Amino acid sequence: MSQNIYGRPYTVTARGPVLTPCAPHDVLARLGDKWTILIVSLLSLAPENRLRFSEIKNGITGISQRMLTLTLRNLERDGLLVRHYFPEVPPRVEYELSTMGKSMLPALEGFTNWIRSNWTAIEAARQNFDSREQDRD
Amino acid sequence: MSQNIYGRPYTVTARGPVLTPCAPHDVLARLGDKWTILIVSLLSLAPENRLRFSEIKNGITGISQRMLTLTLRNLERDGLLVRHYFPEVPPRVEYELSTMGKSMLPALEGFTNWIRSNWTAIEAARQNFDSREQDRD
DNA sequence: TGCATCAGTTACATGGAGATAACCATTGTC
DNA sequence: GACAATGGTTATCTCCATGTAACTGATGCA
Repeated sequence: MSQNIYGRPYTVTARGPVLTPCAPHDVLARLGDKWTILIVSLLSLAPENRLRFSEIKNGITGISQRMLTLTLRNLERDGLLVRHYFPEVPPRVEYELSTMGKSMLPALEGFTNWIRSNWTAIEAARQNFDSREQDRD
Repeated sequence: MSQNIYGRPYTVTARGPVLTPCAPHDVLARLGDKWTILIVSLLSLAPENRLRFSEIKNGITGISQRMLTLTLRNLERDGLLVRHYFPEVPPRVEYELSTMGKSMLPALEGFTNWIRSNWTAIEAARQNFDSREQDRD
C-alpha cells in the first residue's frame, strides 16, 4: 500500500494520500539557499567544470569570502564537487563538479527551463495578488 | 556577448563567466522551504489536483495550521495554485493546482527523479566527509 | 620595512523562517 | 450550556542563514 512520489513515501487512506517527509527536501533546500545554484551554474559554464576559489568569487556578484567558503564546503560534503588543493605559495585551490554533480545538470536544467519559461507569469501573479490584497480595508 | 544559463544572464570575460543574480533562485527558494514541495506533491496525487485545507493538513505530518496557511498563501501568490472559497457554515476551502502549477510537475519530477537516484550517494558522501573532518586534531 | 596575494578563519550582529499556543465566528449537536 | 468542526489570525519565542569586518601565514616585490 506504500507508494512513492517525488522521492517521498506515501500511503493512500480513506481521507486521501498521506505523505511522510523524506529526502528531496534536503537537496532542494541546499539548491534553494542564496548561493549554491549560482556556484553550480558557474561551474557548469567553466572549462572542465573547474574553477579557482578567486574565479568563483569574481564570477558571482556580491558573495562574501565567508559565504563562498561555507557554500563550497556544503557542496563538497554532499559529494557534488571536488576540492583540489595545491600547497603552493600563495596557495591555489580549484573546485570541480564531481561525476555526480555533472550528472545532476541535465535534470536541473530541465527544471530551470520551466522556471525561465514561466518566470514572467509568476511575477505577474505576484503583482496581481499584492494589488488585490491592498484593497481589503 | 550576454548569454543565458539556468535562467541567469551571464557574460564571458577574460577571467571566465560572470553571473548576475536572477529569477530561478526565487522559485528554488520557494520549493526549498520546509513545506512547499510536500504540499505540491500531495496535490499532484489528489483527484483533480484538488484538496480541502483539512485534507492537506491531515496529509502532511507535523505541519501546523499557521505554516500551512502561510505556505498556501505563497503558492497562491505565485499563481501556482487556486483557492476556492465556499461561504458555508462551517466554511469550506479547496486548493487546486493551477494550470501553471500542473505544467510544472513533469519538469519537477524529472529533477526529483535524479534526487531519488542519487540520494543514498549523497548521504554516503556526507558521512564520509563528516568522519574525515573528525580526525583533524 | 611595508604592502599585496590567496584562501581561508573567527567574532559578532541581524533578519527572517519556523514552532507553539491562544484566540476568533458561526453553526450544529449533546 | 458546553463542546466540536472549519479555516483561519495573532502574539511571542527561538534558532539559523546570512552579512560585515578583522585577522591569519608564507612568500614576492618595491
